[in-house]
Amino acid sequence: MNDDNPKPVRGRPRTMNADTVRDVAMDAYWRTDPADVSINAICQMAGIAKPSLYRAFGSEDGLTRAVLDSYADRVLSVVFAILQNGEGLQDTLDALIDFASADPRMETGCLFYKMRAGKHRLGPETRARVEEIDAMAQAAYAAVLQGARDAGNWPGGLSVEAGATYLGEQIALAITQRASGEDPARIREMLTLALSVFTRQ
Amino acid sequence: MNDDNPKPVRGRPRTMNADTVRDVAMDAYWRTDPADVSINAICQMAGIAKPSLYRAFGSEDGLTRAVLDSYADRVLSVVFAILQNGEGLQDTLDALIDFASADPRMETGCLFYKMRAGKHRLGPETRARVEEIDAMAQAAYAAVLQGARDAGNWPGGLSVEAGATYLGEQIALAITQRASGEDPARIREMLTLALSVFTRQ
DNA sequence: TCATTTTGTTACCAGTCAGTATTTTATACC
DNA sequence: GGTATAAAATACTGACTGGTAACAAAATGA
Repeated sequence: MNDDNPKPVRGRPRTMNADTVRDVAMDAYWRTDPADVSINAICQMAGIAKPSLYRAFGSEDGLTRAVLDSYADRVLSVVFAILQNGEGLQDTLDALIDFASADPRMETGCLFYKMRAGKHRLGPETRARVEEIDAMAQAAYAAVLQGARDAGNWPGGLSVEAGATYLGEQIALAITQRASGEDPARIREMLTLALSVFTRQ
Repeated sequence: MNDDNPKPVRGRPRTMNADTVRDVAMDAYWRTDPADVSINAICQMAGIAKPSLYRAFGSEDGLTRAVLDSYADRVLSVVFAILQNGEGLQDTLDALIDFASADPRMETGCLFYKMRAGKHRLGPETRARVEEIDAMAQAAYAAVLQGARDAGNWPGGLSVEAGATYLGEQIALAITQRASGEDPARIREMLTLALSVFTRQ
């Protein structure tokens, strides 16, 4: 993705690494909340001047959008992999429970859910990307549940779509509770309870 | 609570009604989000000058605290009444489901949950009150579940405390979804599903 | 009439925000 | 050397934030 074989061009050589700045921003957004981290603070943390950031990302929306793209590549892909590679419903749900309630990456919550919760504060590009990812996740959850339904184990009177929304929101709730410092063991207990509705005999 | 028999005192008579200003602020906070409503905007909406507001409430923290107190009196009391007056577990859960998924007062969400979600942005007084109310709610939920447990219908292997947290968070999730424009019928479906774990035979 | 008290009004404070114009610096090309 | 080019650094803009000082207005009490 990055040209790390920089054939020399005219002009002052660049000292700022956009990927590094993006990662600094992601870390700050992720640890606290995107709404609580200013461009000024990111520049200070990254040791760069503001115009350099604006040259690389164009606007705050451009930065948050780049951060979200990278976050999707590096973190959300794990969830999509679980959904696509799980062996059966119970196995998939167990993997999701493990990830949400125990994975150290979710210790300070999920940056995507934080962005989604404050969606109205985001710029248009980032907001559109949030909605796109949300739709992808809903589809992935629905695919898993449709598979279970086809296999014959499905609670009566529940639509796959509603089940997918329910599943996604329960995961979001569990991870958001991680961010607020709730005891992981209790989070696991509650998430297991919430998802038991899919597998009661 | 208010002295509406104002025996004349010295000084210029007051034209500002603090209760009205508080209600204007509550409405604005409730419709959108406390973090998105500035003191300046409230003054403009209420048609008063900033020093008048500060004379009445002392600080932004004082105002949000007064708003939360009033909200607890006028709205949260409904939930506590449901919890205290419900006839049996299923009846109580049904009433909670009705309130969360259909009551028009929750159409733009719950101000308390909005404050709790942005707790770190609140002043110390308001934050303390949020935590106090949260503890009261947890206790009220636990009392209902303890009653059901004493009556003999209780799912195996679940502590009352964890059940109470689960119940509270499911209500919060449902109401937060109301604020984000989710279809009330689907919210009801999902909340019913989530709370069915308490009453499966 | 005149001082006292309490309110409302105006204009301001310092700080922060996202974003940018301007200048300085470091390189490549000739 | 000199020139073109692109990046970095500094300093700024205008808007907004919570909060307040200074003053004007409206009442009471003497």
